[in-house]
Amino acid sequence: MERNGQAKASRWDELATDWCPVARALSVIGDRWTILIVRDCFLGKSRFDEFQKSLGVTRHVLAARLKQLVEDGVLERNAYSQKPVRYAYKLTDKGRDFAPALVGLKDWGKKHMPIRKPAAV
Amino acid sequence: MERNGQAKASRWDELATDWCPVARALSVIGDRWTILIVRDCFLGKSRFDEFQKSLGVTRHVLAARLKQLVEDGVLERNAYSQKPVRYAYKLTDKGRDFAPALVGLKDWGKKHMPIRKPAAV
DNA sequence: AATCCTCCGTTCAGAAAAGGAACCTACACT
DNA sequence: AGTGTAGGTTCCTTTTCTGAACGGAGGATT
Repeated sequence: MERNGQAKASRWDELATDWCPVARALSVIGDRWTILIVRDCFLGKSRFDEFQKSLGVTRHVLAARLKQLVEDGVLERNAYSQKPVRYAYKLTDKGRDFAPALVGLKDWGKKHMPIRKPAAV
Repeated sequence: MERNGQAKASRWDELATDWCPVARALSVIGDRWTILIVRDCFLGKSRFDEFQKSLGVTRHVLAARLKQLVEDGVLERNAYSQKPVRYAYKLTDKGRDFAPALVGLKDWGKKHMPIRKPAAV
């Protein structure tokens, strides 16, 4: 998160320069919530509170992930209303290109992770 | 990690019962290292130290991820040598089925995350 | 006009996870 | 006896996440 000055390069940041394209991809979207945010974008969601309610992620983390996604060019943030200033996060071309990977995940989940009832209380 | 008794259901565990197959998939492989371990398996790696050297992940985390992957049926752990007892982690059918998703990630990384030189010192 | 509500965050303290390094067991080699 | 390899485990420190509260700006409600 500390992009100022010369923040310590975490093992994560190192992935961005890995020889393997999978690793480089993960350096951007290799986080649980990040992928789900992108999924929500494909499902038409675009606002902070929509993501928050849909995912149940803490607002803190959501804000950080959205910021990073914009920085990485996966999403763009524009004001869709000026009077009460409101922002919408939309997929860029780069973000939309993520569709095939998402489909891969979806198919795998569909096949190998059958729906289970939440543990009864 | 606390599978004993009734460990607190983290937001993560809840993903396993999500309506969305992508979320359910992520509940198993939605971790940076986990996906890279699976990638390494596709590249022919199978031993603890191979993963560790390849990924640079701490042994602590690697042990936890491998254990979870075996528990989730993505990998299986067999002794390939008895005299000095040595183990190999191999993809199961479930694990092999992850190939398309991995290819999706690879293609995206290849297209949108060009190789960059590590920051010069 | 005062209060409530929505949207988009930020801040803070405590809990959980990751990182780094050392340690351990078992066997083989020299 | 000492060194090396494989597969972990343990311990302590640092980082990140969670949960809940707070804030500000602009409607909408009463």
